[in-house]
Amino acid sequence: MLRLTKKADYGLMALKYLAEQTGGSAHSAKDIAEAYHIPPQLLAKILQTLAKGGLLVSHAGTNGGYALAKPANEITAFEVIRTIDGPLFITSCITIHGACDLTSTCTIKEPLRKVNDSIKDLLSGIYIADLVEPGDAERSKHAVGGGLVSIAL
Amino acid sequence: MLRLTKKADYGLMALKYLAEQTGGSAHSAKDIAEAYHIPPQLLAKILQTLAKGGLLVSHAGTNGGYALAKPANEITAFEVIRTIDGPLFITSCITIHGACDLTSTCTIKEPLRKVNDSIKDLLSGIYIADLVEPGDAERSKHAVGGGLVSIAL
DNA sequence: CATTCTCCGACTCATACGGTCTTCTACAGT
DNA sequence: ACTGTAGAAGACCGTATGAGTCGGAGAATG
Ligand code: SF4
Ligand code: SF4
Repeated sequence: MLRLTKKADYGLMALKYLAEQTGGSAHSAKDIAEAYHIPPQLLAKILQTLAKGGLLVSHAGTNGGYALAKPANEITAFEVIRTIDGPLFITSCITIHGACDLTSTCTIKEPLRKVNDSIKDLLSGIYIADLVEPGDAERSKHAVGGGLVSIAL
Repeated sequence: MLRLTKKADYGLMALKYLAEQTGGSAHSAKDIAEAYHIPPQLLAKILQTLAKGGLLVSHAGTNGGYALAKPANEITAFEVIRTIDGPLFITSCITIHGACDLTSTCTIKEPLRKVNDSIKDLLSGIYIADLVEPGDAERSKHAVGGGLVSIAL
């Protein structure tokens, strides 16, 4: 349940890698793939998707590669996941309204929507910058509601 | 992303239905299926799983059916989902340690585990009883941390 | 005892994720 | 301008697993 795809997983790793390399210059997909031992071609595809989504900037040719399009502390995990896996959410009815033919009779639609929003807020409070340093507090100032996500049905 | 299976979805609906019927007597899978227009056989299977997981008690034979094994305010959404969809979580590495062969090189494992726990706590704070009445506060006393889930990497 | 009702486990089908391959385009340095 | 490198883009396949279906076992009633 609630499994997030491996593509998104790899995507986050790549983002983190790029965030660590403050050198500024671009890093090739191959480099990142080798650093973490993930299938190079697959990661290339993921990076393409991220570039198309505006989270990365690509630079072709010799010494080319990818670089972050925005500072690491302005990219949320939610953006990354949504860009890679698409905007689909925990229930079929939330994004595509006609997906579930029970929308009329269903009674748990609204509560689940709340849960959905809570998770979304949770992910939106996590930034790439939070991943690079395993340090604790301080950065959480970004987090929604001061790092607390309320769940009230 | 983060899609929760339709089975779990249906399962929650069925649980809610049973919670509403305070009559105490058992209700057949067919009845519930007809009430919500979901495939009867599929729902039967879901209820079987829930019964096996100890959330429901089944009663075969004429006038048989299913009933809640515990009071509605003691069954969490998390239990339901875990029972139906299995204990799998957002990343492959959390439950089955050998699932991802990058566990050694992966650097985002720990942060994601935190996220995972947060979602788990979030779901654990939701009870079946919370679904039947669309009312607001008061029941949230059950919720973990007073309805607030903290996310701190 | 027989019939009817319901649960139960095993089974099939479809989707889509994970991963790979091939081709084309763009840039850097010579 | 030429060449080698690296990215972009699309098609392609195998498999995992989700969604849905089927026939049989078992229990209660009469
Ligand atoms: S059953 Fe209800 S909550 Fe689930 S997808 Fe359909 S309308 Fe949404
Ligand atoms: S080890 Fe890292 S890459 Fe592998 S499943 Fe866990 S978080 Fe994802």
